[in-house]
Amino acid sequence: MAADTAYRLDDQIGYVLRRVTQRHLAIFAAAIPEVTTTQFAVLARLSETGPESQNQLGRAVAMDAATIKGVVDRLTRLELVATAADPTDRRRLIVTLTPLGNTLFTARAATALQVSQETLSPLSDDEQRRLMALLVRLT
Amino acid sequence: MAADTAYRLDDQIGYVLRRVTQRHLAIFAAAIPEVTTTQFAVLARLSETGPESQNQLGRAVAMDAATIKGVVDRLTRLELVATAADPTDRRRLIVTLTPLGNTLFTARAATALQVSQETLSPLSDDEQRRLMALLVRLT
DNA sequence: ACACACTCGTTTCTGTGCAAATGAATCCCG
DNA sequence: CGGGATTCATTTGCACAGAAACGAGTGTGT
Repeated sequence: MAADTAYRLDDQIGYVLRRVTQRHLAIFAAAIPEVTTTQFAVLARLSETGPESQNQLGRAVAMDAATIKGVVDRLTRLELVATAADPTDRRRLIVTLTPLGNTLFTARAATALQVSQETLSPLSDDEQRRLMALLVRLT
Repeated sequence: MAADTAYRLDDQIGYVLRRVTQRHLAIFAAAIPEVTTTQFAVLARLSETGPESQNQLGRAVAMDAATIKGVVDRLTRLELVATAADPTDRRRLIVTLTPLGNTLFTARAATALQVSQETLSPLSDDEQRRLMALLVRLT
């Protein structure tokens, strides 16, 4: 068959995405050992939007109900977030940033930006912008 | 503080990577329900290079020893690969594609290429090439 | 007022993914 | 040839990530 239709693993978008993600996770873990990327995303979102119900929060950070529950549980154990019942809707569990969580996020936000920068550092500023613009369209 | 240094989750490369990966995984799972992306990567590599020791194979698909073991275990259970002791090095476990595994990979390779295409479909051919070229440099 | 649909949170199951520790086997250097 | 350094596979522990099923609560239409 034609060589240009052969399946070459190294050329597949999924495989490349996985490897880039691995590198990014390693950079993040080295710079911010207190929490994972996923946990930090939750802290960031709570900081942006304020308290939210658990499921709402999950949708706001692209995690399904089962995943966000685990993340919130671990953040609760770390005392970075707290949960409380919603008085107006007894199904809802409101998730709030604790003072400790707020302090950690504030203290680490600049480092987190540097992590993003380091991940992108093999590219020029212009290339970084182009990459991000292309990637966002694949969302 | 300067607004251009604010931490916006949606602008972070790690978050965008995660969401693009989610979309890709969903497309793959719908098209090729028999195996996961990770498992398919192992089949592809074995098909490219022939039998390899478990750890060698892991390095060839960017999985650490613990991860490749789990993937090989599940592929073995599915009878898509088989393992055998290396006669020349008793530490080694040689992993081989079974006839069933080879048949599955051959039958699904074209579909897998379509999955990559569909993931990239929001972009023009030219943009797709540029994105891949940029991403590979972040590996 | 009542039934039905929907949402919310939870649990279980399967499958990655990495760190660290372990024991067995092999390699290499002096 | 002997012993320390490496490599190999395994195990354990933790952290996502989605699918499916569930009970409890809420909302809607008639």
